[in-house]
Amino acid sequence: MKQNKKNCDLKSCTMCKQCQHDWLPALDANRKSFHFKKGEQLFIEGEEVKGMYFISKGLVKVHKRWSDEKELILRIARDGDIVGHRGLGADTVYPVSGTAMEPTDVCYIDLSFFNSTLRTNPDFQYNLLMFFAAELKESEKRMRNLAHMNVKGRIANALLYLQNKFGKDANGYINLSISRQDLASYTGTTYESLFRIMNELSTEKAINTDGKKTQILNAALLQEYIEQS
Amino acid sequence: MKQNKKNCDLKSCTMCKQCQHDWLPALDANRKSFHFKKGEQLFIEGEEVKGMYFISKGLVKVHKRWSDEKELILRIARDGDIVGHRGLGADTVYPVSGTAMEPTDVCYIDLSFFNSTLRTNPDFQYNLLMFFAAELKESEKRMRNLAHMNVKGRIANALLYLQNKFGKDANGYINLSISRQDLASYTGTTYESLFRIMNELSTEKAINTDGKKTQILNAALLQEYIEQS
DNA sequence: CGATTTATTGAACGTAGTCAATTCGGGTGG
DNA sequence: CCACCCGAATTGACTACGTTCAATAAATCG
Repeated sequence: MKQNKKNCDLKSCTMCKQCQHDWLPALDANRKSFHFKKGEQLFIEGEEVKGMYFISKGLVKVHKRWSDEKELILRIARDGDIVGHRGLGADTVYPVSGTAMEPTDVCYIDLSFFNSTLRTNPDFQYNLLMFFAAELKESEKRMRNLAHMNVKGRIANALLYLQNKFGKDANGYINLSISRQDLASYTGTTYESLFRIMNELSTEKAINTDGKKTQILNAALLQEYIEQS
Repeated sequence: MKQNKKNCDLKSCTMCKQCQHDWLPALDANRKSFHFKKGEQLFIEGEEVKGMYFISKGLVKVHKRWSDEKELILRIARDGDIVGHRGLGADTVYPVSGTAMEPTDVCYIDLSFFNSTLRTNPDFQYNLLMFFAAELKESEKRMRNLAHMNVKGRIANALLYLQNKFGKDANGYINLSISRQDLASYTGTTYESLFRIMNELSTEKAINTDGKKTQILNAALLQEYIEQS
């Protein structure tokens, strides 16, 4: 990671821009601007909590380890999202890691200043509270799905969720470039299982202009998989 | 459920008692006192959010349905805990249900008043925020465990967690009376699987003074199961 | 062009879920 | 007090899903 001169814009943060703007200058004075290359880690599970990150531009996966080779991706954050907030609370170590999936620019706010800013801006605190409430709901829904849906259903579900969250590009593809390995980690399954099921799900394939093959998902099958699970 | 005359005590709420006490009278004026019998539901998944519950005395499971016969227990709340807070946020329906596992007395606060009290007491809002942060951490840890641990490990884990949370009584038993069905739902497995594994885990059995049999868990095995998974 | 990683497929294995049968224990009513 | 009944406990057998391992093919990179 490297600190750069480029000014990140806190107003692009979904949570900040709904707040009274008279506090932003103070926040602005305390921010640092960082750039992370693809694959670099913003914060690491088990390390001391240092601060919060507001993503100006990029993509960050938040993941949690299990044993040496397994992990679960908890969330995929992008422009305007906040990450590192799981470091809040009594515990002073990050319970999760954050890794850039693309080159990513962030605003960084020191934890102690972040904490004090909560007190001075109840609006922001309220927004953050609502954000946590939404995250908790989502987390518990996924937890139930992990417990009771089969892999087909979880994959179908994840694809629809990601399509809904990231939208579609001009070609109708999901506006998110993610490796199969990451998609497997996101749905809580193995690379091989994901591979096989993705094949079942794509009844047709397209050849892109660059010569690469793209799988085209069958919407009806997606629905079917969810219902069967 | 029935509203009773008995005064519930908001100061017994873990979150309230850390706050400035000058707002408590206002909160106090807006509370209602309810009693729920074992098995009665405080709130139901899918229903309109009405308010928050502070448990004065009792035990409440928070659970989420999957299909008609399956559910996942997300949390077991007791004296001093708050439930119904998952109703906060943009969505106006409860994403989960709350059911009394024992006769339970609660303080009930109307949602609209609860929301306004957040604004007037930043301390309380801050405590609630930290509470949500802790819940989210816990939820995500369990999510990862559901994804990667096997059933043995999850059960062993859950038993240790519950022992840690509810403590042990004079006989060394976990201070929580929970049905096997509920324990299965809590660990995300079936009644039968839980049964078999609990048998494996208890290398000896005790006959209580009342003639009932009690399973005595083998601590070493618990540890082993967690490590193997 | 060789080397090394990533994709693809097959086969086997084990875990845990499902179904069904039986037993047990504790009421309840005759 | 006994016969009956019901739900919970207990156990066995079977099955299926998904992981794991291994082998091959394809692609990427220096």
